[in-house]
Amino acid sequence: MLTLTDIRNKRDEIEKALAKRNLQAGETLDAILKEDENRRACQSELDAVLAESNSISKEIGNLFKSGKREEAEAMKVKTVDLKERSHELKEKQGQIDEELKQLLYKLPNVPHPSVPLGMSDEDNQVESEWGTKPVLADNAVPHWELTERYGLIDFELGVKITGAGFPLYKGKGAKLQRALIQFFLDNATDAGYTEYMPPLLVNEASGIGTGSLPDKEGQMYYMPADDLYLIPTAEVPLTNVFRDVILKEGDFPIKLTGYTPCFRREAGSYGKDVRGLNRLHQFDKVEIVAIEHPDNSYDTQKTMIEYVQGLLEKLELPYRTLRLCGGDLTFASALTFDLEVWSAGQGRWLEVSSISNFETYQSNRIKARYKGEDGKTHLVHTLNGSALALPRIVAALLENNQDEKGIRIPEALRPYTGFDYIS
RNA sequence: GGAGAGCUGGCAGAGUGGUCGAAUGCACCGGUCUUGAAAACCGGCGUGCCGCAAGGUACCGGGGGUUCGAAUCCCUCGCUCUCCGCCA
Repeated sequence: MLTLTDIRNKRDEIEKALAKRNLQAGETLDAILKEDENRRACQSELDAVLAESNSISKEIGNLFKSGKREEAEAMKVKTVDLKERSHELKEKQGQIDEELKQLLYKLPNVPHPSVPLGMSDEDNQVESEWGTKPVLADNAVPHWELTERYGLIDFELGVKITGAGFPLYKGKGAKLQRALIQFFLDNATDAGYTEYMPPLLVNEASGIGTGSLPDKEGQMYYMPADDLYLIPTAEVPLTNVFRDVILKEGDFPIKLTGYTPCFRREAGSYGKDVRGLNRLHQFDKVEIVAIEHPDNSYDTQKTMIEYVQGLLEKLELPYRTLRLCGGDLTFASALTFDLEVWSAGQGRWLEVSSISNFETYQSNRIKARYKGEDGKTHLVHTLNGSALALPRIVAALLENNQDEKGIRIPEALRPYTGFDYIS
């Protein structure tokens, strides 16, 4: 969430920047400022009341000690009103804090100045394109036919065991998953990311920390018996490592990676895009996360993008890099780049990675800070990106590399798969 | 799952109703001394909020209660440890 200090100091700037998201935030901002004023007034009064009552209590103690019992008893009366008033004020302050929090939760992050104007994904800016789209034979097919033809994935069995969106990988299909995970993790650790293997279920505090909760869209699987949530991405446990942590200036950059399955209910997303591997309830992903000093976070984002681009190049997948426009930017992000691979069998681009700088939006929620050279604490910047999500990579790999003999495995992956063709 | 013990500042650990935001030790930072370092000595050393500041206020696992006053007593939730049970 945005910091109160920023809203206080840069209200108009923020309103203007949020307009890029096609959001009229003026009313909310004013409500926040007003509520903030109430909060401070309330706090000042409460502090004064408590100060008086504390000093009376101290006096009573002294009187008792020096044996002046009656005087002490008489003094107790004076605290009655103060006590009542302090209870009132505490309750009022609790309400104000809650309302303030709700208002702050409503506001998305302020877009970076470089974010282009736009309403939807159609307005995203293509930054660069790499590779050549393969020219496939006339009888080329989309991946869902290939996975069936070569016995790689059984969607029907997944339905039988669990339900739609839970594919069952078999044989070389399963091995390919394992190979990709290993390939991504090895590359990430070589690039200086420390591997973490986090829990797949998280508590409420972690969900709130990354903004996954409150889950307005009902995207997370919830286990009521234990009050836990299945993670929608490794970002949730990995970022929460730094919840309520105060780092030192010299700790940066902190770079983590982790493989996890990801669970998403995808409530409300039905239609043509859900075919095959395009959208699943459970999928595998290797995530990279960076915790950075505010001065360096945009440089770090750049290196993260280049890193993921390198992965796609090793996999010989044609891709393009998009700078997301204001209308397509996710709630918590200040600047996001999407990487899309060309899916030759479907004849369209598939989003495989989203690399975002959240600046202090997440760290303000999780209270991830560092002690600066000025001796004060400041919020860190958090970043993350997929590196990479498997299903669409698999879709493109299968489709783009199909020929009359079967499916060719890219060079870089062969040490991991142990086979160079699927036939 | 059952029984017991516990949860205090970066760590260790004292504190069982007032003078406690909290002793002491270690770690850390600054200084004196030294050619340099170590040792020794001196000083500093949690976080949030309000305030221009002085200062005030809150926090001893979370929440609630008793009391003029709670780290300390009570309730509740969470977690950790030990023993037992079950188990990959």
